[in-house]
Amino acid sequence: MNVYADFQSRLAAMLEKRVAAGELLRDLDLDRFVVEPPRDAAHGDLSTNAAMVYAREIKLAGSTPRAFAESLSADLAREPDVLKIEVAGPGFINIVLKPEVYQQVLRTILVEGERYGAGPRSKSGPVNVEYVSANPTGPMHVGHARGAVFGDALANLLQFSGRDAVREYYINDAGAQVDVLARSAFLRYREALGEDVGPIPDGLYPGDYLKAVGETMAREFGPALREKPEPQWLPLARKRATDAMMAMIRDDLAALHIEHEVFASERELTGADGGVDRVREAIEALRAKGFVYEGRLPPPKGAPSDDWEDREQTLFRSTEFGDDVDRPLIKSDGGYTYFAGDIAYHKTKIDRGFLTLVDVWGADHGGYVKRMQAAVAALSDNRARLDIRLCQLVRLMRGGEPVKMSKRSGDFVTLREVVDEVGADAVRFIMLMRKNDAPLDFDLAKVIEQSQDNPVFYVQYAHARVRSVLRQGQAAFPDFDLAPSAFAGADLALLTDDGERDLMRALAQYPRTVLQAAEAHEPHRVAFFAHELATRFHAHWNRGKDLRSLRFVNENNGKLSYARLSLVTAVGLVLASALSILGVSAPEEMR
RNA sequence: GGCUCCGUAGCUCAGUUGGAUAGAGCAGCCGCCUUCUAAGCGGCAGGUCGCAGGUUCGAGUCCUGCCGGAGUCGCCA
Repeated sequence: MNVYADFQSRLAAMLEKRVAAGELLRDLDLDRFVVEPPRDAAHGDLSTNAAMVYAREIKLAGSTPRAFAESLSADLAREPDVLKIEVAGPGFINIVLKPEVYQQVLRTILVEGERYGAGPRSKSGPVNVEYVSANPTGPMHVGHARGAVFGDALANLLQFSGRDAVREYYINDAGAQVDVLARSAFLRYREALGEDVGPIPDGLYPGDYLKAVGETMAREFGPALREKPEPQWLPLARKRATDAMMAMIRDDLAALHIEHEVFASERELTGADGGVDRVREAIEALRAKGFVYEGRLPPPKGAPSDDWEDREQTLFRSTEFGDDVDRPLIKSDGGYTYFAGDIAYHKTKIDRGFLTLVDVWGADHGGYVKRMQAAVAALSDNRARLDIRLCQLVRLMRGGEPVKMSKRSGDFVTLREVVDEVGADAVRFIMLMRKNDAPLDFDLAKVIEQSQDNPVFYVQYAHARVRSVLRQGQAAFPDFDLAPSAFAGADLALLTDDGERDLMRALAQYPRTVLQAAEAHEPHRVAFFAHELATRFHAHWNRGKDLRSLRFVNENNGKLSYARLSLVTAVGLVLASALSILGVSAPEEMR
């Protein structure tokens, strides 16, 4: 039940009738107006700009927005659930609803439970959400966490809003750096065989996490590989090292409650190990459409680069789709560029039937957005839409001081360390409280603080407080059935206090918030909603300190207590629902 | 130099896809605990929404140009 969407369609019907009656132009775009909660509660429960957005059409029909608003209000006033209506300013229509509407909202929440606000199954088809996609060359560090949490919450949000969402991870296991990884693992293999390898040379990965790979290889091969030439052991070491790294990364992600359904290997797409060369197929598909050619690029402008070599190469005509220059697909050594592999990967998404694609990248990849969108447009003949969400950097702090992250390898802070220290809930919620394209300070000291400075705690506490109140209510009235569905018999008309109304208004906005957050691909809106609802709940709870009569549980008034406990239950259900979209737990108590 | 993102209270950030008098939290000041967990709540004060134009009934939001910051700029991923 979405009050705003409900009135939106009723108004649309009224406008259509006027069009049919010849009062307005024929092809009126009925999506242009909105019905929204006014910023100022004094303006009522609903507000619409319908009379103003069609000002031009209204003028043509010989009226004014204000007069048109008056006339629309007359129609709206006849709606059974409208209590009061008035035209304000240049033509806003403000609607005050009968209390029964909010009582109905409450009943809906109690019946639907955590499904309240969830969208009906969408007809827009499945969404593909690709996120994390970190190189399999070591453990995840905190920088990866933001995109990981963002992508995961976005997928949750899309699913809640009715889309099918598939979570994918693209494994960058084809480039030179995985060869470096393999050599690093081979060194650890020799070490595991008892050889003194000394300090790890520059250019190899020094992390201890490769020791286990070396030991596994020593057990598997014994000394057999040691004297072989590199071309013989490299593929073996690469396979074992990348497999081990992916297992480690999946473990790190699991600690954040993140699980992908599809892992796509770049190396597999290139056909390097004998499979079909999907990259070549993708390039040929683009060539067939006329978007691939052999040509030369102008040298980069600005800072002159020493190693610029003018040469003819295979180029994708991304400028056709708004990119600045065309982009190379084949490197000078004959291998595919990263971009070429990514094109092939995105082609598999399109081939699998996805027309809505979301990629979550670090902000340092911002320069690749246009070419990737160009490739998706070219591959799908403009049918697929690729939204790329860039996540800004995370600055790790402790008590206001930046945590030093030396470039010296092995000295970075791993994701696992942070999760072990502050917990998955804190990491997830903080990362989601900020818009993804704004930088974020993550303070290790603050996020475990139990105070209102810490939004994780604040929101979880609101939920715990709900549960506590319900326990108190049960203690005071042992006969009460506090199962959500049992509240059908509660007399909700008893909920007349401003604070209670305020809470119900907030609850009524949840479906709208979720819908908008899903459409905008902005899970942080759900986090802000949860925080806002928590604020209202804490505020109302506190009024019960001054005025005993406002407390949820009144020992000498069972009917009233029961009605209020139904409201408390609804608040708890919606908080739990929002938290579950964010992937954060809703605790029973905070101790 | 090109492109992308950002610029809102002293600080950290929201801002309902163009709506009404721009909102929270922190920090500051003033109040509220014989408690449904004060791990909280209320109040006061705080603003040329970077600057200048433009679009229209209406701009923090859209367009153009500047200023300032971050990222990025063929063969890294």
